Amino acid sequence: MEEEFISVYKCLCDLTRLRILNLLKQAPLCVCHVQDVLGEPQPKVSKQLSYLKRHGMIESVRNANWTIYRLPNDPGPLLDGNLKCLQDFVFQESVFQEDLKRLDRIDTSAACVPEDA
Amino acid sequence: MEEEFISVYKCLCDLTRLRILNLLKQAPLCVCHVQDVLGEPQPKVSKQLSYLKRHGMIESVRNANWTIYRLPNDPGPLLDGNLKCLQDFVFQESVFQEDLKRLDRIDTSAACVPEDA
DNA sequence: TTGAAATATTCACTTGAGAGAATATTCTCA
DNA sequence: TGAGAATATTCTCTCAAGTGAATATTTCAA
Repeated sequence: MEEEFISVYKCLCDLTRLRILNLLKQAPLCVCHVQDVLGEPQPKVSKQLSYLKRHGMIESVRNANWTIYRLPNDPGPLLDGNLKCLQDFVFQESVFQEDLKRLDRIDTSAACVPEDA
Repeated sequence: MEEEFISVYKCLCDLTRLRILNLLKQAPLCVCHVQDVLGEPQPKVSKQLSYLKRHGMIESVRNANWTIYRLPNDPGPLLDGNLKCLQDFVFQESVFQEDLKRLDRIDTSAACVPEDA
């Protein structure tokens, strides 16, 4: 059981992963949108999404050609608590704010955007 | 600046370091007491204390033969927030509770215990 | 000044994981 | 079925960092 929170903190010590979590806190997203917002190469984004999923921080659903990633509907208290903590202290940083601005400009009518939140 | 919180999370993803922080949250401690409570080899404890210090998570003061480590008097909001988060979700785990019990049994009249908290 | 206690550092080894480039897989639709 | 889009994986390289064992350093006290 000790491994669980170690695992959570490992997920939080990479900037790319933090940026991803910041985005997914807003809405479920497909890989290409995450990629667009972050401006990072596709394999890099995909690998970090895999990493987060492998450690139980996010979930994924295949939607036709796209894979939609999202925060779990019921995140455990540890993940939930840490996300709130991030919200308060970390996600205020400009990197994350800039990401959110770019996220707003994304075409949400694109085919890959899931109907249900 | 992004490096700062990455650094904090890196400090939190090792069990030994978490155990140390849990102890230092109670009181400043010398290396030998930390070592006694954790039951880990001295070089391992010393190295993780160095790691935490190097990353600004803790401070140290030399007191005669001993080095006293403690949380900073004024931890930044990030560290402070995370310590509270740890308190709520992580430090409840039995590993940490057992550590606290062992800490209580430590001879606080030993020479290495600093006068001022 | 020499020994012993407390702490710190070094060494050799191993592993996890990040990066970029290339390639593989999956899925849809013409 | 075959092309193309979206995503995933593999490969190679590099580096941070964990471990145990050994050793060095610092400090006090006799």
